[in-house]
Amino acid sequence: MKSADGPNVTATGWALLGVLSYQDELTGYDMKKWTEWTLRFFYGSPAYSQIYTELKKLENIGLVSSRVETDGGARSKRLYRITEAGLDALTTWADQAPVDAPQLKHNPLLRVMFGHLTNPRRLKEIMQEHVAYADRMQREAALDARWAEVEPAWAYGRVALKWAERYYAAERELALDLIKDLDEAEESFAKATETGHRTPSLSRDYWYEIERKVQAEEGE
Amino acid sequence: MKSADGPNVTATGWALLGVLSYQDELTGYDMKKWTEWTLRFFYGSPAYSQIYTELKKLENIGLVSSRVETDGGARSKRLYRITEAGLDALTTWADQAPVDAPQLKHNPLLRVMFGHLTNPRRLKEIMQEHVAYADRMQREAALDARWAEVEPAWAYGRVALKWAERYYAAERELALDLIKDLDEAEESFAKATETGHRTPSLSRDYWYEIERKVQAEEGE
DNA sequence: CGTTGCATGTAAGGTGTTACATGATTAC
DNA sequence: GTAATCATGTAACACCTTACATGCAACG
Repeated sequence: MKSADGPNVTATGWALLGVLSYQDELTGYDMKKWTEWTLRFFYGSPAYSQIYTELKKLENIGLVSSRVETDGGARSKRLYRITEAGLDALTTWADQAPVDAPQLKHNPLLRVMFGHLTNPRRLKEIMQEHVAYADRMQREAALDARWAEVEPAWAYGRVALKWAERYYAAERELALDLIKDLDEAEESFAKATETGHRTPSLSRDYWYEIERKVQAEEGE
Repeated sequence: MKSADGPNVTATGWALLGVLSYQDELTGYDMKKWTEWTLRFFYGSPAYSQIYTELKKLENIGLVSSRVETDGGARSKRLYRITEAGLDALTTWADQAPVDAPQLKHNPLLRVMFGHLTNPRRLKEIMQEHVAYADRMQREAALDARWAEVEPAWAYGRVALKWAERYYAAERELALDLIKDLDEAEESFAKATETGHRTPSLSRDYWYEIERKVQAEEGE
């Protein structure tokens, strides 16, 4: 089973192998830096502790090898290198692994979803904070995309970083559009509650009825 | 400490409380359905098992209460209701919880990042698949946004779903732009490797040097 | 009368985080 | 000399998922 499915490696594991595929010896510390310059924009940057654990696991299954360098002085570090088996597995993964759907956990949007529990001013504040975040990320991605241009062999990294740059620009615009929609929502919600129109039952039956209606319309 | 920080509730916990804040009795099963109609687009939908576990936890700390209904026949279900303490905690959260940055795990982009390990055709295939995914999500979010219009009190949910609709539209465009960039990247990368230009060292020193350069330029 | 939907839960495991602990080296 | 960076690791735990187990009800 193992050779057919490929070894059991996590996404983070593949990412680390990917870094090492640029053929060099690197410490866990270096790889953390690398993820902070690149992956962080679209995949997050794993904690040091996870990187070290992951590297050990990869070494156990033979996808990487390591040696300890005692750098003249007393400070020692462990340098990792991808093995042939590692490069094989990685190439197979890059080519054949199924495309997993992106996973998103968007806290600001969660707050909007439950906007009826706070006041519109606060909600806009939350979204403004998100706009600032998107701004910052866009600038940082742009900066990193620029240094990726220095080296032709980093072409794919540059493409990913340019995507990130645009992604955060879009995130910003989306947030601004949402802020505009908020006024309307407030009005609609206020009217709904003030006119004695009870907060609607979220009961199963009620939902299903609406769903049926919408799908019937859809069917036309 | 507890009353100052608010009870220890996970994001999923708050989401469930949020659902119940619409004041009704709901089963865990119902709440799962609800998350699939809404949260799934920007926060994912938790597994049944997690919902049931979470509800038990919420009941233990007194934020929800439950009763078992033996529906005439033998089939029994547990109906949950938010308590006053729950509504208090939830309102405080909605108002005062810090805005967490969105978390993204974008598998297709990870694949692009390591595009040098596969061929450009396959990479485009992967991105096309992602375009199809974004299309599907957009359509589904649009549909759900429409049924949210039926009920004025769902105004905030509608805003969130409209955001999702636009988000997946943007995701699609971003992917198409990326596919265009891929040709250029391929060329650049091919040239870099074929002209004997060795895959660059990713060594610490090399990176840092470039970073310094870029930041120096930036400083101007 | 069989499939789909309703409804709940346990067990096990994986993935990841934070906090803690340690100590050398480099830059200002 | 002191702050930041380099460098590695352990322990604890939070969160979440899959797989499994169960059984009634409704629809065709």
